[in-house]
Amino acid sequence: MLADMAWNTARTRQLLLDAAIDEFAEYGPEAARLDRIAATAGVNKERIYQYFGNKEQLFGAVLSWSLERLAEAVPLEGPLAANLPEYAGRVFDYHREHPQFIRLLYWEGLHRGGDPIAAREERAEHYAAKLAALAAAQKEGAVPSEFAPGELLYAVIALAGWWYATPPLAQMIMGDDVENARETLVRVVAKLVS
Amino acid sequence: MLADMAWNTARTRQLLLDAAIDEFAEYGPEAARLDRIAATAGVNKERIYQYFGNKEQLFGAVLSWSLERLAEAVPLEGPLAANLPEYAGRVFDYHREHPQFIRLLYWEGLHRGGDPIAAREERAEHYAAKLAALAAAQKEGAVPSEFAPGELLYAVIALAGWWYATPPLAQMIMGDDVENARETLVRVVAKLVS
DNA sequence: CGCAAATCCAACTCGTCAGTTGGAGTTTAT
DNA sequence: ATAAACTCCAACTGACGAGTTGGATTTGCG
Repeated sequence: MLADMAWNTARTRQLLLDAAIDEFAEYGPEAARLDRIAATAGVNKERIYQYFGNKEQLFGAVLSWSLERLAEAVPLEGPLAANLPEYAGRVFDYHREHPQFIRLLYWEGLHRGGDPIAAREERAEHYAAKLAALAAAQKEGAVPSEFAPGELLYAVIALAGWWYATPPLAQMIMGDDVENARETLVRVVAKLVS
Repeated sequence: MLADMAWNTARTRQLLLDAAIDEFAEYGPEAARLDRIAATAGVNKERIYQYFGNKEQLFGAVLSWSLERLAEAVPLEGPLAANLPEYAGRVFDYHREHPQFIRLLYWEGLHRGGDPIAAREERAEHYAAKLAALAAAQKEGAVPSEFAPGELLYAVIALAGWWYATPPLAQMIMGDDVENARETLVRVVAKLVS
């Protein structure tokens, strides 16, 4: 034990949240086990209920925290919006480095029920900002106006995430070369804004 | 009761399978309830174990049956391959009419564990056939060769399915107009093969 | 100090659900 | 027509996991 030097409730809370992110991303809201989360965090299960309420609320906290992170992870502002293919590539890279977040996004999409949407406001803001940046880039002529900003963003997100959503099928079609998948993604988006 | 005229085990089996498809598509492999499946089918729960073994095997049967259906649902042969945008639209329509199947596909993708892939062989064949059809269309010059067949199919499947995978996010970006989503999909794919 | 408030945790409760069982009804074959 | 084999189902069992509790330990404050 050796003196954990005073209580550190914020740290304990964060340990639980981090463990919960991995657990929920891996197993989904139903198969996630609170005992396992507590064990991973090195904390007693009962702490979860003190800090987060119950399993569903913990999942809600995980979603809010993670999906907001995901939305703000790869910026798309000002000059960056002019290079949409590279943006798509960076989104893909982010998923590769942090596969938890895209998986949580899909879990949320599949798991209809309970809360309507987690962190609706914040996420809506992030996406609205991206859409605005794209619209501005189009106004400047840096990006063609053939597709509306929402249509472009939709395509980029769908294409960048799919590889991690259904790995078996994706690899059945594309092979298992991740680098190649990334390059393809960039080329496809480049075609859309050509 | 009125004479169910002899046993009809095939029918009972099919009732269970149909109910299981809906249940698993809706709730996923973990939250699906065998009691509910049996009740929906109007059959005793014990039948599931006679016909399918256990929950995991039932899920496997549901996946094999459904995903093979999904793969063969929208044909892409011969002359059809020349019109890839319309193919994408038909895939989208299929998902709209039978949302169970795309959801099962995503459940399978997220639920790593247990069996590697359900109905690997059959599905691989279906996709190989689609890829071959695309390659042929390219050889004839009906489809440009800028992207490899696998790259095109990847893009189409990802774009057509995403709307149903994460409805909240998709609608956050695109609005909730399904017809518009379909049109956009067709236009995007058209751009890819232009 | 010393006392109240907050933090921690081992062990418990309790509902739910996958999987089982025993027996009753149904069919087919001889 | 009767026995063997198959189909059905209500009720049971046992495990697992979400949520709780009671008490031990720590901290902060007068």
